[in-house]
Amino acid sequence: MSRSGHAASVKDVAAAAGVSLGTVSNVLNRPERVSTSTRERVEQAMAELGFVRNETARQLRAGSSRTLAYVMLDAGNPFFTDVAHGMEDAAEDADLSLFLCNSNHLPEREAAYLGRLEQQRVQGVLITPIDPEHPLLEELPARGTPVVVVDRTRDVETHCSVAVDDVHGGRIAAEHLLELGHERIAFVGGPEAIGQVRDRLAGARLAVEAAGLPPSALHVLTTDALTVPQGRDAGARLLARPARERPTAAMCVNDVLALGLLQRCVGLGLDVPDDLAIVGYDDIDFASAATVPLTSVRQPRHLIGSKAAELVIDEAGDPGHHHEQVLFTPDLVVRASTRRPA
Amino acid sequence: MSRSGHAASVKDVAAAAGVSLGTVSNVLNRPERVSTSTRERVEQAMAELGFVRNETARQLRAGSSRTLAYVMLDAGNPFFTDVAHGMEDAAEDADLSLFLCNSNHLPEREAAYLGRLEQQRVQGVLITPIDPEHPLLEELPARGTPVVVVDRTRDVETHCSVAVDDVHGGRIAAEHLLELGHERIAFVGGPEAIGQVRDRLAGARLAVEAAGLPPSALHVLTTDALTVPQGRDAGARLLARPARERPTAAMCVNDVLALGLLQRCVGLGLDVPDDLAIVGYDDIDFASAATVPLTSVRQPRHLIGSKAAELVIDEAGDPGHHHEQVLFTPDLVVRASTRRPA
DNA sequence: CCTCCGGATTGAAACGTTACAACAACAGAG
DNA sequence: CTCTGTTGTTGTAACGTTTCAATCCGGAGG
Repeated sequence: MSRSGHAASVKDVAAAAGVSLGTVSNVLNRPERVSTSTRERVEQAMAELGFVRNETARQLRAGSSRTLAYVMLDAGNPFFTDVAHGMEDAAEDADLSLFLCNSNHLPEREAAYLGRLEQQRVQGVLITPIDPEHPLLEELPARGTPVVVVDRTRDVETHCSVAVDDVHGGRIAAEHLLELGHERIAFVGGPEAIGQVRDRLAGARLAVEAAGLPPSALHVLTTDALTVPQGRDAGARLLARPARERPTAAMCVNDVLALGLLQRCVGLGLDVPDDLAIVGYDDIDFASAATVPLTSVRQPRHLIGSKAAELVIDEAGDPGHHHEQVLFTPDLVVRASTRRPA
Repeated sequence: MSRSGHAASVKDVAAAAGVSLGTVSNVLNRPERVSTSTRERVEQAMAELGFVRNETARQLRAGSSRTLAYVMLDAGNPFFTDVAHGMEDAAEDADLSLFLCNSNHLPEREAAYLGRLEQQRVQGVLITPIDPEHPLLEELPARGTPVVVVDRTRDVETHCSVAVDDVHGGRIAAEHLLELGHERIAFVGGPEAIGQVRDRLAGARLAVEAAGLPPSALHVLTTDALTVPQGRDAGARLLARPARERPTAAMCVNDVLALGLLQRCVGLGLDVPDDLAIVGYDDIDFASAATVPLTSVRQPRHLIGSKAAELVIDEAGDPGHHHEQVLFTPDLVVRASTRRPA
C-alpha cells in the first residue's frame, strides 16, 4: 500500500488496473457481473494502492448511511451501557454500526449531538433524553430521521419508545418489604421532577395502600440527585432519627443511591439487613458485588436496547411502519440486603 | 418546516429565497459577505423548509470530517468511560464530535469498527486495543488516518500513545502495604498475557526487593479475568489457606477484582482491613462507595483522555506533527481498606 | 455471410456541498 | 464621463461514489 499523496480513489484503482471506473465499482458492488480475470486484476490494484472505500461519497450518492446512534444520558451508569450493549447486538445483526454519544446530562451537548447526527444523515437515533418534552425530539422525525426514545415515555405520535413499567417496579419493591413484615419504610430518591422517581413512588404508595397501612407508613426522603454521595447523605439523615421511629427498611430509586446508603449505614454501625433492610433498583453488576449483596429491581436492560434498535431499524426501512410504545415489566431479585425485621 | 418529499437542499433554499445557490452557501459559511437583507431572506427560507445541512456532502467536498472516535475496550468499565469523558471535553474545545464505539473485547467487532471509521474518514481514531500488536493499528496511519493508542503502549513509529506507568503503580501499592508492616502480600490478577498485569506485578516485586524481603513474600494469585466473580473466587482461594500462612494483605490489579475479593472475604467472616488489608487499582467511583472504602491506585483518567484527544487532533491538523509517547504517573489514595496488620 | 444475443465493459450523470473566478452595480475620484 | 474600487451575487467545477443506458465483442443460429 502506498502512502503517496492522497488516499486512492476508484479512479486511481481503475487507472492502475487498466479498466474503467465503472468496472471498479462493479467489483465492489456486483462482483458477479465482472469476469474473473478483470476482477482479480482490480482486486490486486486495490490491495497495492491500499484502497479504502470512501463511505462519505457512497452515502451521498446512496442517500442512506449504515449507522445508528445512541445518545445516552450517562455513560458512567452501568445501566445505560448494558442497554447500549443490547443495541449493538441488534445493530450488528442488521449490519449497521452503532455510535454512542454521551450527553452526560448536559442539554447543550445533547442538542449538539442531535444536530450533528441529523446532519450526518444517520439511519436512526436512539436517545434517552434529558427532557422527554424537548422539541428536537419531534423535529427530527418530522424531517425524516427516525427517533426512538429509550427508558422514558411520552405519548406522542412522532416516535416509538421503549420503557419499563416504573409504577410496577416501585410496587413490587415495596410489596417485598411489606410481605417481610416491615411497617415503616423509607423511600429514598429525588428530585421528583424525574419521571421515574414519581412513578416508583406512586407504585410504592399503591403497595402500602393495598397492604392496608396508612400512607404515613412510607417516609419519603428526598435527594437532590441519584448519586452515591446523595445516598450517603440520606443514610446520615436516616440515622439522625431516634431508633424508635426510624424506618426498618429503605427502598431506593437507584442502586447507586442504595450503595451510598448502605455504605453510610454500615459505617455508622447499623446492621444491614437486620437493623435496616435495603432494596435498590436497576440491578447493576455492582449491586450484587456489594459487601451485602443488594436486593434490587431488575429491568431487562439488554432487551430494552435490542428492542429499541429493532424499532428504529424498522422505522428507517419499512414505509408502512407504525409507531409503538413498548413497556417492559421489571422483576425483583432478592439478595442478602433484605430480611424480616429483627 | 415542510415534510414534503425529501430533505431540502441548498438548491431548494436558493429557489425559495430567489437567490443563487452560491449565495446560500455564503450565508452558511461566510455570512459577512452577504448583505443583511438577502441573508435574512435566505435564513427565513431555510427555517421554512426545515433545511439541514448535509454533512456528508460537505465532508466529501471538504475532504475532512468533524468527528473523532474512541474505540473502547469495555464500555461497562467505569475507568474507560471516565477516559472517554476527558476526550469529550477536549473534542468539544476543538469543535469536534466524539463517537464512542465499544469493541467489548471482541476482535471482529474492533476490526469492523476500525474499518468503518476509516471508510467514514474520521479525523482521527483513539483506541484501547484488544491487542496492541494488531496490524490494523499500523495500516490506518499509513493510509492517512491518525491513530492514538490509549492506556496501552507500543514503541513504534506509527502513532502516539498515552498510558500510565503501571510498574510505578504496582510499586507504590506494594510499598504502601510494606510500610504498614505487612510481610505476606497476595498479588491478585491475571491473565499474565495482559501487559498491565505483568507491569504491576513487576512493580510489586521491585518494592518487595527494595524492602529487603524475599520474593516469596509476594503470593501471586492468578485469575482468569479482571472481573467481580474472579475476585470472589480469589477470595475463596485465599481463605482456603490456613490462617497462619495466609497473606495479611492483598493488592489487586483492578478495583472490580478488589470489590469481588472484598465481598467474599467479608462474607466468609474476615475483617477488612484487620484480617486482610486490600488495595485496588483504578480508583473507580464504586471503590470509594464500597462498604469498606477501598485504598486504590488512582490514574489521571480524565487527563489521559483529554491528552490523547489533543494528540490526535494535533496529528490530524499539524503536518509537522511528531509522534509522542506520553506516560503519566499514578498515585495512591488511602482509604479504610488498608491498615497496619493486627 | 448476416443477424441477433448475452455477457462484459464503458461513459456520463447525479448526489449536495463548497470554493473561486467572473461579473454586475454602483460609488467616488480624477 | 471615464476609471477604479468596493460590495454583493452568480455560475461552474470539483469531491468520490453508484447507477444505468449504451456500447462492444465473440459466438450461435439462420
